[in-house]
Amino acid sequence: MAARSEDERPTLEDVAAFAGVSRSTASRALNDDTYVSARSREKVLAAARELGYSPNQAARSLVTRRTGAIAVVLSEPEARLLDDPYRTAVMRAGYRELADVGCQMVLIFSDTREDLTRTVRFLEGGHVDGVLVFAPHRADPLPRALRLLRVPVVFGGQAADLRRGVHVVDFDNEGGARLAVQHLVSAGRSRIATIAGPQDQGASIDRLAGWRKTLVDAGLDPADLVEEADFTLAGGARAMASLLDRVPDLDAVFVASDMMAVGALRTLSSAGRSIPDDVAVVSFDDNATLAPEMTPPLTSVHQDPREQVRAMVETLMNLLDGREPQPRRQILPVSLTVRESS
Amino acid sequence: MAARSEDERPTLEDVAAFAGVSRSTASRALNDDTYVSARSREKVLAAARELGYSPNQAARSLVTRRTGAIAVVLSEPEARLLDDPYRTAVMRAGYRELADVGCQMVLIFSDTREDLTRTVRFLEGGHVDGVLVFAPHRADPLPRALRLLRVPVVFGGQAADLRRGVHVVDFDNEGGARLAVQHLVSAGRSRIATIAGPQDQGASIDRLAGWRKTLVDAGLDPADLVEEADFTLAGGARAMASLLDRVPDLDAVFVASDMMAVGALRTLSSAGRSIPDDVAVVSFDDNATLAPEMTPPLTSVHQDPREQVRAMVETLMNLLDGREPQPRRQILPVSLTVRESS
DNA sequence: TCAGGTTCTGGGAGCGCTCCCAGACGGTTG
DNA sequence: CAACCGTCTGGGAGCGCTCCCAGAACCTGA
Repeated sequence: MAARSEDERPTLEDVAAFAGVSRSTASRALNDDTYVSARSREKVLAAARELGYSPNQAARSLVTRRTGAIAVVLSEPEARLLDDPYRTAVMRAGYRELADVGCQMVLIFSDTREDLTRTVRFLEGGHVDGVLVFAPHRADPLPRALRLLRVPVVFGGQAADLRRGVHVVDFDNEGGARLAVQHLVSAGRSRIATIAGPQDQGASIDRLAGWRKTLVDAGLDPADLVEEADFTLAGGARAMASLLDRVPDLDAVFVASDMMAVGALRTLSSAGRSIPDDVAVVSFDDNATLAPEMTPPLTSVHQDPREQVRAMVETLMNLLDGREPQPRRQILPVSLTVRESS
Repeated sequence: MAARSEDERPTLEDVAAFAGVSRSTASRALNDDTYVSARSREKVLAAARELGYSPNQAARSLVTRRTGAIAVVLSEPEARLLDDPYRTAVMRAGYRELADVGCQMVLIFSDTREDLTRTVRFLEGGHVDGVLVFAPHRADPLPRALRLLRVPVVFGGQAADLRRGVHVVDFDNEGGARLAVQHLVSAGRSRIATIAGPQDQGASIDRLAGWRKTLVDAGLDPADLVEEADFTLAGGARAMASLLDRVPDLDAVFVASDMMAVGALRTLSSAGRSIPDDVAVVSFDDNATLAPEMTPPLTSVHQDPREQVRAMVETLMNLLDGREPQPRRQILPVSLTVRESS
C-alpha cells in the first residue's frame, strides 16, 4: 500500500485502515452511532487523532443533504450598516446563536440590485440549510424573491409588505412606543414631540403610530409634533433643531432610536435646554453601549437583538426538522428602561 | 421514467434528459467548456431555465476540491467589535472584495478559548478554500494555531508575534504616526502629547513608536506626554483628561484612533480649550463617518480598509492558484488628510 | 445442544457532480 | 478513396462520505 503524500488529507478510509476496521465502523465511531464496540471506537478515535483526520464536509453534505450552514441576510444600504450599532449586534447575536446549535453563519450583505440576483442564486445553490433575513425597508424586492426559495426562511422584523405566508419574529414596536409615551404622560408632560424613523420601514411606522395613538388616548393633540429622520446621529440632531424651532414650548420628545437620541441630546444642550427638567427624552433600542453612556443616561425602550435572533433560530430549526409547517408571526414584548433623561 | 416529485431539486441528469443530451454535454454547456455545439448549449441552457436547475455545490466541490467560500476571522473581544467602526468597515470590504472574485464570505468571530478550537476545527474541515485573519492582539493564540492549517491563510495587520513564515498585509502605522507628528511640528507645536492605543497590539505599538521617534528627531522631549487608552470613546476622553491634568501646557495631541479622538475632543471642549488654537488634534484611521463629521473636522491619518482587504484577497487568490509560494509582508502606505482640527 | 435474540461488523450502493477517454462525425487533404 | 485532423459527444470512473442490509459474533434461556 502506497503511503499517502504528506499534504493530502486523510480520508475516512485511511482512518479505518489505520485502525484496522472497516469504513462503516469508522464512520459509526466518529458520528457516535449506536452499535460500535468500545474497543473499535477507541481505536478509530485514536487513528483519527493520529492522522489529523477531519471529515470532508462536501462529501458528507452530499449524502446527508445538510450543510450545517445558515445564511444571515442583511438588506440595507451600505452606509446605514456602518454606523448602526443595532445591526452589528444582530450579526454578533446571529453568530452566537447559530454556533450554539452547531451551525455556521454565512453573512450576506444585499444592497444593490446585482446583489439581489447574486444572493438569490447563492441561496438557491444549496450552500445553506436555511436563511435568516433582516430586510426592514418596505420597498425592498428581496423578501418577495426569497418567498420562492426552496430553502426555509425566517424574517427578522416586518418582511416588506408580505403580511402572511412567511415566518416572522418581530418586536412590539407600537407597544414599545406606547410604553414610552405613557411614561412621559404620567410624568406630567403635555407637549410630547417625536423624532420618527424613516417611514419606509415598518418598525418606524409602528413606533410613530404608537406615539400618536397614546397621545390621542391621553387627550393630547399630536399635530405638528412630528419630525422624520434617518436613524443617524446627524439626522437626529437636525430633526431636534427643527422641532425646537417649530415648537419652542415642547417639554418632551420620544425619539425612535438611541442613535438619533444622541443627536437630539446634542442639539438640546447646545440650545441650553436642560434634560430632563426642560425637556424629557425617551428613545428606542436601549443599546448597551449607547443609552446608559450618555449624559444624562437615556430612558429607552429595551429590545434585545439576541432574543429576536434566538427566536428566529428556534423557528428555523423547527422548520428544518419538519415541525411547525404553518407560517407564524411572533411578536416579542419590549420593556421600558427608565434612566435620568426622563 | 417516473416523474420527479415537485419539491425535489432537479439534477444535472434531469437537465440533460430534458435537453436530450448526455450528462457530460450538459455539464460542459453549463460551465461553458470548450467543444460544445451552439445547438446543444442552447438546448441545455433552456432546459436548465425551464426546470429551475441550480447545481449542487456539495457534489461539485467534492470533485473540484474548491468550495468557493473564504473565511474572514475576526479575533477580538466581543465588546470591542460592537463599537469599532473600523471592524465593521473591514467586514463590509471583505464581503465586497470576495464577491468580486466570485467567493462567498463566511464570517467567524473568534473570541473565547472555546471559539478557538471550534474555529480551527471549522477551518480544518474543508468548508473554505482560504482564510483572512484579523487578530490584532499580540497574546492571541489564534495565529499560532492557524499556522498549522492546511488551508492558505493571509493576515491583516501584524499577526501576533509571528514575524515570518506568514503572509501579512499591514498598514504603515509607524510612518503614519510620523506624518501626523511632523505635521504638528512644522505647524510650530512643541508640547505634542499622544493618546496611544492598547500596547498589546502591534498597530498601537508602532504608532507610539512613530510619535516618539519623530519628537526625538525634532529635538523634543517625549517624557510624560503619553497616555494609553483602549480605542474607545470613553477611554479617549479619560486619557485626555489625565493628560490635561499632568501637562496643562500641551499644545497638540496625536490620538491613535478616530474614536478616541472624539472622546478627546469632548474633554478638550469641556475644559475650555479651543481647537486647534489652544490644542491641535490629529488622529488615526480617517473613518469616513467619524473624522469629517466632528466639530471641528479631524485631521487624520488615512488608511482604507478596502485597500487592505483587496491586497489580502489578491494574495490569497495567488496562493490558491499556486503562485507566490513564499510568505510576504506587504506594507501599505498611508497619507494625512488635513482638516480643521490642526 | 440449538433456536432466537441482541450486538457488532463489512461490503455495496449511491449522493450529484467533473473529468478523462474512446469514439463518432464531418470536412479537408494527398 | 483512404488517411487525417479538429470538433463534438456519451459512457465510465471516482471524489469521500452515509446508510442499508446481510451476516458474523456473542449472548441468553429452554
